[in-house]
Amino acid sequence: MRQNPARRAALVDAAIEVLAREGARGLTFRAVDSEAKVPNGTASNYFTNRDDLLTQAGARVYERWQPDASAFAEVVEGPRDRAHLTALMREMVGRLTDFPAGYLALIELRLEATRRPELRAVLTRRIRADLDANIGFHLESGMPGDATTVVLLYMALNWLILERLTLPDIFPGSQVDDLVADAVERILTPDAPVREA
Amino acid sequence: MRQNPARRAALVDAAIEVLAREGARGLTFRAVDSEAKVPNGTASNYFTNRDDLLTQAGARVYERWQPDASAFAEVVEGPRDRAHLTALMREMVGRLTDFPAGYLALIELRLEATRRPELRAVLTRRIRADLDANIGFHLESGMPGDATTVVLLYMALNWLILERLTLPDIFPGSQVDDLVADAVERILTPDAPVREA
DNA sequence: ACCGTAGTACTACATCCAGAGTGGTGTCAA
DNA sequence: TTGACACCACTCTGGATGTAGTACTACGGT
Repeated sequence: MRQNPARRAALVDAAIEVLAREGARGLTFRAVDSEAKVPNGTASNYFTNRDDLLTQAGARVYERWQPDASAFAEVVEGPRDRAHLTALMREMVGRLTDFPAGYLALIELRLEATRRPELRAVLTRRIRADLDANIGFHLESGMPGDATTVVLLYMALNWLILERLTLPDIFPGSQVDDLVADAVERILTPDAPVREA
Repeated sequence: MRQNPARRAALVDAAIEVLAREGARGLTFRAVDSEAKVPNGTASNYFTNRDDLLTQAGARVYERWQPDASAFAEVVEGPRDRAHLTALMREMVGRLTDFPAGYLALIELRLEATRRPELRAVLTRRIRADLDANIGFHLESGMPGDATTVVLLYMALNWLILERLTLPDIFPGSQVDDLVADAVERILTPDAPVREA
């Protein structure tokens, strides 16, 4: 088992690309080798089996999605109103969409999880934790909306991203910002402070 | 090219199962043969190539999702209020979820569409038409809500189904009906919403 | 400065398996 | 009898795996 961390990271990133491009079934050691531009047989030396590679790839996608400092500051410092929430959601949709290979790889992993209980357990824990963190942070920060708001936004916007990445012509790109605004506006309605008489 | 329609249909249905279970990459003629319990080489005689099989499988899923007569009558005859819309949406979510192989196969096809422009075109047309039909029918029938309502419900509920089918422990099954009700309640704004900039 | 060692990069091989396509034969019904 | 189909068998091909073996590099000890 080789240890070189730079090479290992390169292989994991390559695995994400392969997952997105070739599908879960196409994720072979050889394909990862080619993608990472290292000689055949290298990935075999770094990962004990496919499951190992799959779970590490999934974890890496989340790492690479961490908001950077400026985006994080915007959340903490911005006002607690609907318009700002819309802006945040747009930022999030943009951030996820801007790493399409990562998003598609995660969808592939979901489908693969259908067949591999262990992977399913790992993914479930990861995604549930992420969702709970979002809910917790949302409530704590005093943003408008309750836990249900966060869950419904999670559902709607995730599908929006999936739609954009797989069948981009269903919703034209120009419509995305409006859809996010609509989603926030409506899903927030019961708690919304606004509506003047 | 063999013509026997019963056999052809059996092969297409088998292809859906294979797609869901093994993924797009696992959809081989041989795998379809095994799934349909016919001798090796049979699928080769019925489909010219994989694309042929893929597109036919996609079309077949939609056929099998057509609401039956009783469900359709319920839509036409029921009242035009929020509670009834909730019931309809629950019925729809249940109907799609009850054919998990079909749903997962469509997701596989979406991912495969990423790689095959022709398949992408076919799927886009099909799904866009379906969505437009839903919108048209919704408006025509006098249901509460506008086109945006339909689109947002489409997004949120689709993700809900995907979540249930791939990582069922994220949302417990007992919560699904509540989530649908929440989605309808919030997305269906009672009054005309005020769009923010 | 020299050498030995450890870790890694790279190559090459032996093996294995699954899929494709197709030719040929058997079967049934019009 | 003929034609369409079911079934079986065979070959060819490609890709994947894992590992043995060699080469390279860095580093520590003397």
